Amino acid sequence: MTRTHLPTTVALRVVVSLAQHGTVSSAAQALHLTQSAVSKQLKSIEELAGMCLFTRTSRGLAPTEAGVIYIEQARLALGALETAAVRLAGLRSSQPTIRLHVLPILGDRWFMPRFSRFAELHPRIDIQFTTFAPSDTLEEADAVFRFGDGTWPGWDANYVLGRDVVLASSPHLIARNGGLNAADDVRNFPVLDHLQTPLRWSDFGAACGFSDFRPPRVIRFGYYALVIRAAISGQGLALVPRSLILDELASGQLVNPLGLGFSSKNGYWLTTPASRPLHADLAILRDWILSEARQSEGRV
Amino acid sequence: MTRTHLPTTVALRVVVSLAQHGTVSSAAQALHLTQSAVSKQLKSIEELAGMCLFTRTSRGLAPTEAGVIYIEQARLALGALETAAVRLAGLRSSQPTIRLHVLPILGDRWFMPRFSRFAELHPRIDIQFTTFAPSDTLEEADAVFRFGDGTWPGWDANYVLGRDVVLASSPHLIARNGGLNAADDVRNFPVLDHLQTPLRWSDFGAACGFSDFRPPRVIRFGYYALVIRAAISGQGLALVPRSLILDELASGQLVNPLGLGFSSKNGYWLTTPASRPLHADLAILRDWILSEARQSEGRV
DNA sequence: TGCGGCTATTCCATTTCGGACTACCTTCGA
DNA sequence: TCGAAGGTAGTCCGAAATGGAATAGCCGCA
Repeated sequence: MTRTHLPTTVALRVVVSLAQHGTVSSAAQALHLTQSAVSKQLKSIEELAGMCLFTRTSRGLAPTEAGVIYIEQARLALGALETAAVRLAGLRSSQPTIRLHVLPILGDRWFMPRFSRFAELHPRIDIQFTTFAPSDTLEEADAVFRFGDGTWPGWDANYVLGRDVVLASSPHLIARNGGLNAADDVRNFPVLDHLQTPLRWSDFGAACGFSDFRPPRVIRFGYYALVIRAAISGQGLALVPRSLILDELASGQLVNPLGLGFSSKNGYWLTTPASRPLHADLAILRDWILSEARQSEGRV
Repeated sequence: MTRTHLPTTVALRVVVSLAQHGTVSSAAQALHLTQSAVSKQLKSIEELAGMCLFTRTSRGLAPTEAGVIYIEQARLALGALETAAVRLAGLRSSQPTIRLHVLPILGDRWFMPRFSRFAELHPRIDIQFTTFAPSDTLEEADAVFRFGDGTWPGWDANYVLGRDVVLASSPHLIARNGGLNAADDVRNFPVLDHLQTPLRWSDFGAACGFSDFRPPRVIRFGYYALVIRAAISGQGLALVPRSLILDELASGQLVNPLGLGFSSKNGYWLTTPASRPLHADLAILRDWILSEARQSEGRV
């Protein structure tokens, strides 16, 4: 008889974060835990599941068939919990809470690190975050980060950042591959692609005037964090919104020697339901976000 | 800024169990916890939610508006975790696991208490239970308990128990209400009804030959466990499958002085997908369940 | 008014959990 | 070929959470 032991909620977050980040260490960082803690959580949930959820590769972890199933359900479970929290926040009429839906990569790499400053500036404003909430509950949110070209019927959209897409590579990869001295050299490099935003490389090729751009190898990933990680470890060239890799560019982990890149039609936007009037606190938050974004992208 | 603290999974089970059972004590019993533990879990999750999820009445707990929302999402979350477990069990081809979906009231009051005996008899047979799994995943189960008349297209159904429906009352209620000396006296009592099986009382009226049966008061509940609990506390007469209240009838907490009742069209069935051949272990389980059920209903 | 049934709280033993540290493996470049 | 880098797993330990027993207290009711 199977003991009806349930996983912990942090184990669920661990599993999801592992899938997104591909290594125990970076998942841990995203969760504000140590590598040790995450490793143990992973072990315990795999024991509970009775099978491996991730295969250990030399570069990190990749979900197994079972892992894919588990991750999917873990997201659903976390989404339900977020939905509950959001709806309760909606009931609390006395102290209005801003319900903000964030996207994984944008939240991890740009928004959350900066948000603590906002929280200090405006300790009175209460914000409820969601990231796993199912898409049919998004209209309950007061503001939603989205990726696209800015047209979402029924929503007012403010451009945040992300249209400034740059080529990024590990310096070692460039050295190993005979250098990157002209745009045309890009053709000799393997490239990293993101399954959900697949047009990046053809857009880039067009911007560079390549008539026919066929990289020697394309490696695809399901999460942008994996693309960035793979770029850092020298697996190929990546195209990434500059604002998401400011730290890596500054530290030299990633470089863009020729300053290649292009201006994308798509970027990250902050959207608010057009039907609802904008609450004063929400306007403050929005303006702060837009101002931070201008700073990150160097638009004065 | 709202701390993104997630509730524990046991807190989720507590909330759901509280809704089903209506008191901390009986929820605790169903969860194999103490009243103290459940009370504390409730407190902690209410603090996390920032509002009361249950109103404390003199007889127990009733969900608030916020509670209803939370309970719904908690079920979804638990359902997702069950789905994950079930699907993983399906992958483990080496050691086949029987995936069995149980109904709350039947599981709590009849199946689970007896199941430990089966587990002793057949320690080799591994069973994975689900109770919250969403209905569109039921076809993944190997066997599903259902309530109805035995016709489910695509499923083979074996009658288990529950068609023997009896009148049940607290002895105090009968004493307080001038006795129950003839079937017709039933008309003087308030009755307890179950929202999901609403025809019980009209069926009963018909079986007793009442031309027009209008109880002075009808109290409705969303869970059968609440009906039984209300009956025990003397809030009204209940119609309950006899096998679900064997203990209470034996102890005198519930009585049926005139032996009233009727044979219902609907009962609990064990169903198996008609498309899949019956695994040997599953046949063992089914036969054991049917034999236990015959014993409970006194059908030799 | 006292009893039964219920919840909340306190105290305490136990367990769990997370962080620091260590061990160890693999890849990669000089 | 070796050392550095980056990764995971395991051990040890202090802190925190948790659950059970016992207790206090509340409410409805005979």
